[in-house]
Amino acid sequence: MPPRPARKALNAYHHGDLRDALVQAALREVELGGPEAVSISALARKLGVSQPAPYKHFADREMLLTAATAEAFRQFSAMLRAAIEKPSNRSKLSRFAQVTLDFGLRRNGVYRLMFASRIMACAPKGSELHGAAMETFELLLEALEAPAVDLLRERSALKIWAALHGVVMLAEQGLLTGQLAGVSREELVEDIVEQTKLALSVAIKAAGKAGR
Amino acid sequence: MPPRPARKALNAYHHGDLRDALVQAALREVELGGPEAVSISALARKLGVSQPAPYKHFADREMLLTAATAEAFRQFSAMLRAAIEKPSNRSKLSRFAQVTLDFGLRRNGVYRLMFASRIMACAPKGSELHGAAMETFELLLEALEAPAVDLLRERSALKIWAALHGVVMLAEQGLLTGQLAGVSREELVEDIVEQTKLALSVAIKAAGKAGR
DNA sequence: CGCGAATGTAATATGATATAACTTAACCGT
DNA sequence: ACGGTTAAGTTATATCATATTACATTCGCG
Repeated sequence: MPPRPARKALNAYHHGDLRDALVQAALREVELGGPEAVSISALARKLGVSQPAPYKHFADREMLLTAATAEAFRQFSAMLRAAIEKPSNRSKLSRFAQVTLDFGLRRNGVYRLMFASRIMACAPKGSELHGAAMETFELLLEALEAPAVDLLRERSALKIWAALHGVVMLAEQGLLTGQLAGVSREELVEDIVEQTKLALSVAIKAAGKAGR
Repeated sequence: MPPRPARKALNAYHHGDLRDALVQAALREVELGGPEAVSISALARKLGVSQPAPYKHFADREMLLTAATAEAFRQFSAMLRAAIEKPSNRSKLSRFAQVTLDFGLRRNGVYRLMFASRIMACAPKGSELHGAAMETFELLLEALEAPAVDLLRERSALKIWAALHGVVMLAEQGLLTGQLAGVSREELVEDIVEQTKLALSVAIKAAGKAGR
């Protein structure tokens, strides 16, 4: 039972599922030009409805972007889940990292919407959006495949997430190219993954000794 | 000999140094509301000039933001340089990291302008802006205090820069709070610094063995 | 001193956000 | 089936920001 029935287009007057169409169209725009590129008017034109029609579904531009961000998180989570669940000889963490890098660079506008815009920063803690982001974080914890030393695992997860995030942003800003002629972004990410695994295992051993 | 003479306000008609005033005012706005909050009209109003006056100094809004970004990099670099040059018992790298975290959180709008907006991504490689960013990177290399194994040093610098960047962004997005009740952002950053130093020294030893 | 360039203003075109008032049709109970 | 309620559109309009054009003022320099 879906919350919104996603009615079919029944006639020329009613669009049928304008709300969802707006979210999808907004994501397309974001993908090309980043969050700033989304214009309610332009979307309405492209979808063949009047300019104020979107306001029946979203109070303002920000609300539309919020919905688009939530959808983006769902798409991102789906890709991550697919990657860490499929069999492979590489580690789950490595696959998680490469998917993140790939998504962050190929769909950089969307990535920026999710991780570098005011939208998330303004999302209240219990909101749908915050929850969606947290689910992604859960996937990372899963990908870590670490024993259940919760605090250590979370700390490692944060460190690797931050590092991945930084690589994506810096790469997109052109602050990685030009340096490191011989080192690709992928290698850098692998390097980060290995470093994290090492640090985690060291920390776990230390915790084991301390607890013994 | 400054490039722009920074004339004094000579009368009511001419502002005197509108260009610089615009950059400073824009940075103030960015500091509060991020890059999106900059409005040419609003700045003109606040500075008491007509609305089109700014266009005598900047072709469009983006050019103003580009100039503001360059100024932001200069301010950031100045803070970093001050931090790594002053005597302290903490390592240069640690001080670099803490200044970055502090700047990134206190002046998050400005930080986003520098590292998470379309402005930098569009800056050509030889531009003033790209150069300013590279100067900041040079400071990081200096803060690393590593022996001159250039490739290793640069790789380490990139990793730590990425990680710092990620922590700042995630913290601001509210994706760090709530987790890790007992671990502050500062501790997390120290952790990253230590991890980087360790990895670097291990890599240097390995390189030494390989080269021998 | 006077002329050109720099820097400002006024007026205006374009396009976006958002709201108000009205219209169409879908849904639902009787 | 019928008719009212409401969701989802429409047209018209207010407000505001960007950007351009044409015009005005002052600076500075020969």
